[in-house]
This record gives sequence, C-alpha cells and structure tokens, in this order.
Amino acid sequence: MQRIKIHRLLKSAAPIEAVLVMGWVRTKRDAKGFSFIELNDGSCLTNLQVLADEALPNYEEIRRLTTGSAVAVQGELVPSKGQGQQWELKATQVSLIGTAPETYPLQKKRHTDEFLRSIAHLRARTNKYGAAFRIRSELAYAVHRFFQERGFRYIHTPILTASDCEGAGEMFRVTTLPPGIHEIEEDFFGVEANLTVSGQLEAEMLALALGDVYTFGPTFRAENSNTRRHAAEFWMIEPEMAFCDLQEDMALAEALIRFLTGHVLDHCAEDVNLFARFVDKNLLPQLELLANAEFARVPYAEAVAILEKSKQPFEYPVSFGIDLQSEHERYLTEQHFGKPVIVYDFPKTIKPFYMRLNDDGRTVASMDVLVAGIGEIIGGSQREERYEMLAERMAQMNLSKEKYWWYLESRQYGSVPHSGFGLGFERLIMLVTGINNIRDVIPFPRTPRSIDF
RNA sequence: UCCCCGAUAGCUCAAUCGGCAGAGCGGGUGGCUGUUAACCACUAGGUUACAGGUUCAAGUCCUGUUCGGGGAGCCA
Repeated sequence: MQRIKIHRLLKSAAPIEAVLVMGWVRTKRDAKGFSFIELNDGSCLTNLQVLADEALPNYEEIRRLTTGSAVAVQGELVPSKGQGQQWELKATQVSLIGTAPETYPLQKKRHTDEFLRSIAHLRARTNKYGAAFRIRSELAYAVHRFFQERGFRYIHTPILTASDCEGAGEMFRVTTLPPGIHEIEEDFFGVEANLTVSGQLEAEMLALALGDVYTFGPTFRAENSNTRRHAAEFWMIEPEMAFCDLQEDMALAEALIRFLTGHVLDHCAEDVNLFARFVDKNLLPQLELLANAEFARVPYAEAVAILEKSKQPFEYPVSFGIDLQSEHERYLTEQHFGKPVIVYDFPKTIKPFYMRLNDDGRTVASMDVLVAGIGEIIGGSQREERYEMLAERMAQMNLSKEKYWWYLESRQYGSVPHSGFGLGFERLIMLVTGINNIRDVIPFPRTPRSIDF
C-alpha cells in the first residue's frame, strides 16, 4: 500500500477504507481498551488522531509507545466521534519503525526558544519550528515565482571569491594553508580568498548581458555581531536590472515584499495562524498591511527633517550626514508613517563606491526599505554606470583600480543605467512569522562562537 | 566589541532579611474515562554553571571564568 501524507488525508472529502501513514508520535492518550495517538509527519501542522484498540495483536506494544517514536499505521479514515477533529484513523495495523526512549527531550508542553536552540537537530519536530521551516520553504518558492514570472533569470554567483563588495562587512578567509604558514603564493588560489559577502558585483555583470537577473544564495559575514537580527551565514536575494533607475528599483522592492507576504497569507494560512496565536498577536494585521498598503517613500533629507521635528529623545542626535540609527528607523516606520518606508538618496559619504552619484553632487541614488520590528530589510541602489565618475569615487575611497579591473571594464563596453537591491531572506521570514530572533528562522544558525550541528 | 540581565531536577520555574532546596510538566507504577497540553493516586529524580572568597551558616553576598539572553554598533 502506498503511503499518504497527512495534509492530504485531512483534506479528504469522504471516508477512505484503507490508507497507510507514517510519522512520529506527538502524544498518546490511553483509555481502558484503546489509545489515541497524535501522529505528525511534518506535512502540515495538524496531527492525525489515530485510534488503536486492544483488538490489535501488538496492543501491549502500542500502550508503551513513547512521544517521539516513529510508526507506520494502516487503517480506515473515518469521521471522528470526538470533538476537535473531522477525521481520525481507525488503525488496523500499527508497526513501530523507530523507538524514542524517555530521554527524548521534546515534551508536549511549551519549551523556551533558548532550550530548543540547544537541540536544533530535533526542534523542527515541534509545532513552531516545523511551521517556520515550512514557511521558509514556501517563501523560497515564492521568491523564484515572483522573479520567474517577471522574466528574470536566476543566476549563480560565486561563493568563493577574491573580490570584496566594499562596505558589506568583514569576510571569512578561505585557505588550504596549514596553521602558521602565511605565504599567500602557496595557497590554493595564490591570492587571498574569502567567502562571499554579496553577489552584487558579479550579478551586475550578468544583468549587463541577460537584462534582469537575480541571485538567491548563501552569504557570509564575519562581523562580531551579537544581535537577534544578524547571523554569520544567511541567505540573500539580490535582483539586478539593466536599463533600470532607482524609481523602478524601489517599485520592484515594494512589489516583491507585497507579493511574498500575500503569498504566505494565501498559501500558509494554518502555519501563519500558529504564529498569530502564539508568537505575535499583531501578526495578521501586520501582514495585511505589508501586502496591501502602499509603502511611504521619503528622501533621506526629508527623513532627517521629520526626525528633527519629532521632538523624540533620541540617543543619537539627528542631522544631515549621519547614518540613520535603529531608533530613527523604528520611529519612521513604526510611529511616523505606521507602515513600511523607503528612504532614498542618502549622503554619498555614508554609502559604498558603486552607488550612482546624484546631480546634487552630495547624495547617491540609494534606498533602504524599513519595516516595523526589523528595521532595514532591503538595501539597494542605482549603480554608477559612468566610468569616469566610478573611477573617481574609487580613487576618493582609496580602492585599487587593478583589483576591480573587470568591474570598471563593464563601464567601458556598452554601459547602461542599472539598479538592484539585496533582501535578507531570514529577515523576511522573521517579518512574516513574527519570530524575533534570526537564530530561529534558519534550521542551523551560525553566529559568533556558535557552529554546532 | 560595548552596556545591562540571567544560569536551581530532563523541561518551565519557586525558594521572604543569608537559616531544612520545592512545585508543575515530563519519566516510572497503578487506576479511570471517546480522549484533545486528558484526568486521579503513588513514586524516583539535585555537585543550585564552574573556580575562589566572606560568614557560625551561601542557591542567596563578593571576585573571576564560561555559557545564554536583551539592547547598541556593524549590516541584510
């Protein structure tokens, strides 16, 4: 008999005479002469209630089934006589596949996130983490769908790289040299190699060939960041579009966020409701807002003026030229506008070399998308496509022309205006689930001093 | 990296002013009931993170270390 997944079984319109399911025991309730087994196979949040009675030949074994055990159950799908579920499986055969002794650490009560992080190899078997990782999968699919439907090409940029997307952060060194040996010419590549911090520079090259492209892959930052919003290894989505200015870039960023939140509302209702009930009471209104409200757009200079007029007791004083601090971003998106905000045209002094200089000579065509609870979820810009301007910016920032020769050369051969942005995938998952720690939206998180599993 | 907070049974937490280390859940045993985080009874379970110090007496006070969390910076 072929195995059926529980999420399909529970959607059944009629009783089914014989089915086979396999999964893990979440809990068991014994009565005299029969037992209820809550079975979960990961295909959905809801458990299947299995009714096993003493007529089964191995009923003694079933009585001893423990939480966490893996079983295969054959039986008949029948309407449940009890409250709380439409269907239940009346077992005709229950076979034990894998036992779980009483040391199994997951209980049916609530555990803390901190404890579950210490058993990351098992936490996906809980309701919350199972739901989070199902949503993660669904979001990844939706990202591809969004771009593919708009004619974007999915490209793969290198993970090992010798280039350095200046300003993106500290890098992990990759080497085959034994400890203590420092002769770089002896190393695998003969030059310093690192894990990528961004695929942007390479994505630009592909955009200047294929038109509209996007990357979606792992990136690495060796920053000693100890916050709930930073991980050393995270996934980033980076579209790059030829013949595209900052206005169109912002429009795409907004469309992407709205599409993804809408997709999750439409396709992950059961899992989203779990988060709305137990993690963030305000989640559903937030998601509706993200999916439906037009994002506010405000130039940096105007954002600074709003903050100056706000009379808020900011820890960091505001004036033109400062980078916006977390408290400023929060005020703008959570209080002043009450919805997502795109701040654009930042001073050139606080932004990297590749952003396009505006005509005012002091700002660049950059933008940050700010959302409640998280702050910056997207950072992007129109890239400097003019060779002379780019070379001058690099000289001002003491970057070597030799190292970026290929990047510069792209501005000499058919250079066109182009734009792109980076979206942190984990921050997106935090946004749509209400989970407030990045360590809980990636199955096996990497943070400073933490690389277990 | 900086600031703040924390670490007590497998898990979640109590323990008053420095004075006998406890409960719920989970585990075990038995009972009971178409149950729903089932219920009832009994039961086992502790180097109070680690190392030092103060004190007649330390889970509690002091110093250091480790680990965890929150905030900040860096950023996505």
